[in-house]
Amino acid sequence: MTQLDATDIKILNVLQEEGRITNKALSEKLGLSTTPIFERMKRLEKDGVIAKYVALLNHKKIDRKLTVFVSISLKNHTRSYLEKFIEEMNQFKEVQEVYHIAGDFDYMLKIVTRDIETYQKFILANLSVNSNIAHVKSQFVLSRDKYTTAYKLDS
Amino acid sequence: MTQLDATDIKILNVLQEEGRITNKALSEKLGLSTTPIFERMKRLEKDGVIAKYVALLNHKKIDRKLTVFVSISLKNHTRSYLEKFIEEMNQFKEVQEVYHIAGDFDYMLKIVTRDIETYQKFILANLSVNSNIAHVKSQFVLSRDKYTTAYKLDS
DNA sequence: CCTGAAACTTTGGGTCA
DNA sequence: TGACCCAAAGTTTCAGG
Repeated sequence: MTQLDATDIKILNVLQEEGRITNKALSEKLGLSTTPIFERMKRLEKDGVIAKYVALLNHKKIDRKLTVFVSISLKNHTRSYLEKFIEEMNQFKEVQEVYHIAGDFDYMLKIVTRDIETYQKFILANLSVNSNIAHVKSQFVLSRDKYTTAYKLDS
Repeated sequence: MTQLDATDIKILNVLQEEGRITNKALSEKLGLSTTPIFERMKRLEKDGVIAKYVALLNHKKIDRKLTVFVSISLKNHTRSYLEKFIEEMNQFKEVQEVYHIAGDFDYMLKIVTRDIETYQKFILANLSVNSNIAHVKSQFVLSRDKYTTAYKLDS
């Protein structure tokens, strides 16, 4: 693992909140010239510490009003079946996140759709036909009260 | 709600995957000149369709190896108690997401920490002392098999 | 959509400890 | 040697026409 120094950490904390900040503005914020910031950013990208830059959209303004957490238990847990399940989930754009979890269920999915009808159609067309799924439990989101993608790092 | 046309949707789909793409590169990708792309991006930002731009980090490279989904039920559900709970959760940097959910539990939290010891300390210091929490159920993440922040939009 | 001045990015060379 | 600063060359931005 790359060792991160205090300046790296400051850069990462800023970029996690302002992903399109200019090198110049970031440099001024940290009291350095553009060169070291530029080189550090490139290094952090190259080393994979920064995985990617993205725009986060307001889901309400693009007609994606429903989020559901779906817990799933599988019948067959052999490796190839797990891999097959994951591969399948990766193809569905409605499934934004997939976690293998310890406990009663095997997987937890985060599914986002336009509304409840679209959600039901999606489940019927894509999960209900999967013969390896034993159990499905849907937890509907009433409101999202906190959301951040940032890991606040301290030096 | 702002009405989005096919070009807006293409712009949003690209920016959700390449948040730092230059206006010029984006314009070339969509076969338009920089001016209309520039104006549309500014409009989408101003209207709040684009909420923000962020850098996503590789959690394994910054020593955040444990993710836990925590389901919580509260004792008192009056509005002011719910608001107090949310306000409290918003102060914890380890709590990245908070969802009010329908069903057995009231809230689901996504908590990210360095490791299991740090997690336990966090729970003991911050949740166990909350006298309004009735029940806590932790679901530990073994692996994250899909993760995207993008809503793939179709025209 | 085109244009160009202003702003930003990127690189090479040089300084300091 | 490593981390930084400066300045010039190369790109991009963004307002006017």
